Parts: sequence; structure tokens; C-alpha cells
Amino acid sequence: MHKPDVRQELLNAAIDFVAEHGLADLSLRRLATELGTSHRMLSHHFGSKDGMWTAIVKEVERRQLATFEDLEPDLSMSLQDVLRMWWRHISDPSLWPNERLFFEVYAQALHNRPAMNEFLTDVVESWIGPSVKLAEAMGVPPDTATKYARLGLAVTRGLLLDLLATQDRAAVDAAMEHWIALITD
Amino acid sequence: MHKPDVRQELLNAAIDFVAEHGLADLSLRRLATELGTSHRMLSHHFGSKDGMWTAIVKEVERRQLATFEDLEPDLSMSLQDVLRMWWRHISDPSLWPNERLFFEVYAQALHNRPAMNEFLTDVVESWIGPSVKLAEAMGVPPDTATKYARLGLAVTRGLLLDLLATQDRAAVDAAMEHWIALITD
DNA sequence: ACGTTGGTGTACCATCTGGTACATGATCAG
DNA sequence: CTGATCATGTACCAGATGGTACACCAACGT
Repeated sequence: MHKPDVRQELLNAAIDFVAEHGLADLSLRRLATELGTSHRMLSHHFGSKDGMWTAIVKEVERRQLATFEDLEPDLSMSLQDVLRMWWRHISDPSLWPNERLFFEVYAQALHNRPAMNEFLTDVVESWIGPSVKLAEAMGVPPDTATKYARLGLAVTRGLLLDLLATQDRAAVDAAMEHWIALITD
Repeated sequence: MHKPDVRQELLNAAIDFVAEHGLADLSLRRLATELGTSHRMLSHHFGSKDGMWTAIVKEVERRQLATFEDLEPDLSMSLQDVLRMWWRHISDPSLWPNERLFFEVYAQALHNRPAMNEFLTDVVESWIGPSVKLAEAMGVPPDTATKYARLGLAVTRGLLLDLLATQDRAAVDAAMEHWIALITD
């Protein structure tokens, strides 16, 4: 264990905590205590409080993009089934803390919080790109895919917000099923 | 000017400020300074800091619901035009600060912030209800309206998030137009 | 005229905040 | 072994925070 990369371990633990409890009004000292270390260590490894938040935000961005990599597009599946698989994957309760954190960072970035300025620049494009690519791989014409991608992203995020707030799995799943039926009639 | 209801005036001014600048990591003293008063006054009129945030959140909820009242459903219009009018209304830049604040409160409520616990209970239902009522008034069958309402809410909020982040009016409007075409084909 | 009520200002408190100077200890290269 | 590097711990700082005690004053009912 020469280099356990303590910084990375601290970062992972920190994200787990803020994903569960939020990052608003969170002090370095409180976070450090929750992580079993001291605020002195967080300052040391991340430079400052802003450095800490910046690192967290970057990791949140990275995890968001990684969501796509977890998905293996099986070309033998129907388009409907790929969409269903995608929704089942992204709406899994194990991802809820990450998604709560995603929306919190999103909202704070909308208010020009210092550490989150760059978050918005790719928050839409970085999803539309892979979506279109996936759709094209499934045989959807490029212009059609582009037309649906932005709307599909809105549906996904809107229904996620709904699910996180109401936890009404049946109703939200039904709405997604309705969406899938609408675009693959 | 016997009772200018200084509390309500302070609350309105406070909401204008937090809508523009966010409420995370905002201290009573900073807010008071921005409002031209002292933190002593905010404590006096709202009881405590939590009382202040609670009052703000309740007002945000109230304003959200009031969005529907601004809309006059003209039964001579086509369903498409009503939807377009609704989107033009709710996506107007003058409402952006309120909507940024709405999403910030939403995100913080997802993390069980003390003053925002009750925010989530009606955040979906309170929109679906009026939506269904409006759709029925336009002649849409009740079960169809219910089926579309939840999905339509997700589309609206998802595209609002997109618009607030990218400010790409043309692309987001096109996506909404695509949605309207999908459900009114 | 008088007392009451309630908005406002001043001043203070204990606590917490982010940051840092300094010391200690562990690991590793030479 | 020795020196260097880096993670960690202790202790402190100046500033900000939420809250509050107290005094003051204007408006009001009587």
C-alpha cells in the first residue's frame, strides 16, 4: 500500500456523503468529521474549500458521463427494449443519491456558484451526443435521432425529478412507458 | 400607510434577491445588508433563520401554483395553440429567476433540508391536477389527459432545466414544438 | 396626556468558519 | 544510515454567524 492515493479515497467518501446529505451549508469541519478525518486534511489534499467543491463537482460530471458506458447497446434488441433498459438502469435506486447530488449541483450552478461555473456548459450536449450515437447504432436516421434526443433528455430528467420527489415508481414508469410508445409507435 | 406590512415587503424583496443569487450559503446578515436592513430585523420578523427560509419556500410554492392562474384557457384556441401559449408563458425570461429558485429549493428538499420538507409532497400533484383540468376543458378525454399530464410535466421541467442551462432558445423551443406535434398528431 | 405596543438600532455573546504555522511520524531514495 | 518528502495531528487566528438583551422612538387607543 505504497500509494493508496488517500486523496482519491477521501474524494470518494466525500461524494458518498454529499450525495446522501447534500453539499449546501456543509462546512469542511463537519464533512471531515463525517469522513473520520480532520478539516486540516481536506485543506491539505484539496487546497481549499473551493478546491474541495470543485473536485466533487468534477467527479459528479465524470460519473454522469460514465452512466452511458455502463450500457451495452445490444443491436439485436428492439429500440423499445433498449430504451426500457436505459430507463431501468438510470432510475435504479442505487443511483438516486448521485442523482440528487447532480440536481443540487445543477441548481447551484444556475446561480453562478464559484466552483460550479463550468458545469452547465456541457450538461445538455454531453448527453445528447451519446444518445444520438446510440440511436444511430440502432438504425434510427441521424436527423430523426437529433430531433428526439433533446426531448428525450428532458423527459428523462423530468421523470427522474418526479421519481426522486414522489418515489411513485409505478406512475413514473408508466409515464416513461407512454413516452416509449409515443416515439416508437 | 398605517400597516405597510413590513414583513411582507421584506419577504418579497428577499425572494427577489434569492431568486437572483440563490439561497445556499446565504447568511442572514448578508441578506439583510442586500435588503437595506439589519439581520436584527429579519430575526424579528421571521423568528429565526429557519423561519426565514420556511417563509421563502412557502412563497416559492405559492408562486409556482400562481403560474397557472395567469393563464386564461381560451376554448376557441386549438390544443396546440394552448400548449404553445403555456410554454411561451412559462419559459419567459422574466420568470427565469423564480424557476432557478424553484429548482434550487427542489434539489435541497431532496436532501431533507429542514425548512423544505413539505415542498416535495405536492410538487408533482399540484401541477398534474390543473393540467388535467385544463386538458379536459379543452375536450381531451379524462383518462387520456391523465396519461399525458405526468409526462408533459416532465417534458416541461426537463426543457426548462435545459433552457436555463444552455439558454439555447431555438433548440429548446424546437424540442417543445416537437413534443406538441407528437401528442397532437 | 398617558401608557402600550411594536418596529428599529446598538452592542454584545458563544460558537463556528476557513486557513495556517508548527511539530511529529511514516515512507522511501540514495 | 541519512535526508527528503509527504501525510497527519495540535493549536491557534481573525472573521463571520445566529441569536438576543436593552434602549429608543413613533403610532396608536384611551
